[in-house]
Amino acid sequence: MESENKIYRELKKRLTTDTYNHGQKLRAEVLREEFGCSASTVREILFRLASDGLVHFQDQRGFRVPELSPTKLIELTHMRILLESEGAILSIRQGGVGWEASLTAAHHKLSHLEKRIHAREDPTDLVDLWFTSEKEFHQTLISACGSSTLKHMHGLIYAQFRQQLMKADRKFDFISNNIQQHSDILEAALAADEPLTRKQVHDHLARHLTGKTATSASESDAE
Amino acid sequence: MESENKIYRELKKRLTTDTYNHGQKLRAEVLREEFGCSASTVREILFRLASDGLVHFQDQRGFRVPELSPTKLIELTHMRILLESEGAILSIRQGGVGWEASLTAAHHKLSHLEKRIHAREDPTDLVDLWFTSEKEFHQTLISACGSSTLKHMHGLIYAQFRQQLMKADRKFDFISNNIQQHSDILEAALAADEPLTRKQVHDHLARHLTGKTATSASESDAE
DNA sequence: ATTTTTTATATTTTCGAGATTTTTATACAA
DNA sequence: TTGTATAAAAATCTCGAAAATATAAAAAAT
Repeated sequence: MESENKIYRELKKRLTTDTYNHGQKLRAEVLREEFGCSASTVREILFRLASDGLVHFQDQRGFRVPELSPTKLIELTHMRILLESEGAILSIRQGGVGWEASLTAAHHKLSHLEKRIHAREDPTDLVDLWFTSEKEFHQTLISACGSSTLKHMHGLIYAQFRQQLMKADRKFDFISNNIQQHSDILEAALAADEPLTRKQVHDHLARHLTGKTATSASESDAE
Repeated sequence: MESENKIYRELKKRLTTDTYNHGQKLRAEVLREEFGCSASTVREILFRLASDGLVHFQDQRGFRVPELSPTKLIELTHMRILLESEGAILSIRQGGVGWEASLTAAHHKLSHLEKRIHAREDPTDLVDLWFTSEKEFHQTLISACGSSTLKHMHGLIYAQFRQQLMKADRKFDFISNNIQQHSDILEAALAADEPLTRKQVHDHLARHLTGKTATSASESDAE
């Protein structure tokens, strides 16, 4: 079971970065071989990921990576705005200095990285690191909200959001705005300005509410 | 697999009504026998329910009904307020007459039932029906929000909320307030008064935010 | 040439048994 | 009595193979 958790995490990572393609089939037999375990074990893990919304399951037809869906992305963005606003505001009220410090730290790391990426010609090798840092910043933002339920829900939504963007977001043509927006969120949060924090979180995510996100044409359809 | 879904739904129903006790062990062997399938099949289903938050899983120690937790109930209530307020407001904006009609209908059913229960000495045989109607009313409230993601999240939260209250809420000493509160929600929603709807949803659920809910002393601990 | 039926192949689903781990019971020592 | 060590019992976990179902390919019919 310890190994089962390892496989779960590895698969989750793959499903939220660009290892697989949207709509790609996930054959138990292939994964079984790759991870060196039985098909039933893989099946168990895939069911768990299906409940997380990261895998699509269909009766007698196995498991697939969910299709790219502009509608779904909008819904997920909406949920992120709702949950992160609420979580941030609760954190402002209850977080204290410790929270402010960790948020500042998370922002510093992210900001530093974003500047490095911005300066580069080809930022490919920094992209994975950026995904980690960006996730950490947003998690820290709501970390002091006092509700593990809210944090768990946000974790589910965030992972699905990332999955939708796993191909598109690797272009980084949006990065200049992002640097400013992350700063704006930090500033509003440290100032304990609740309405402004809400607004900055919204504005940061707003570009995903239009349905016009670059979709990076899905090459291979099936398999 | 059709049968697997049947078992899943049956177990979910049991876990959100008072069939089992909080903290009770769910032995695969027992359920296997009862449902006439293999232990692995039961295991799969229990994992799914664990992802839904309705079953607690621990490595090498099997599955249990989650413990009664006042903290958890408060967090779930908080999430319900957040999601139902948002869902109701979006439904007000986008629902139209069709939604208003179905909400009125759902309320009528619920209201009728609540009055019957209120008039009775022993409402035991109406309790399950009440749970169904109450759930339907709250689902209808957010049904026109336009986001299946929000509705799905609400479904997860609502089920866990019910599970926490599955023993306590069968007493029905709260019913008089409930009748009025459901009416208040309906009225605010039909008037398209967004801030008032938010308030009425909050007030309806507020009694679960105190941590003082009657817990109906857990009789048998282990099993 | 297109559709339908049949056949063959590949994938998914279920199952029960053996290996591993936890839990319970018993014996012994402090 | 309390605590630790050992042994027996019960439960969980993993696995590979058989059964059920879907998909693909080939043959027959329209």
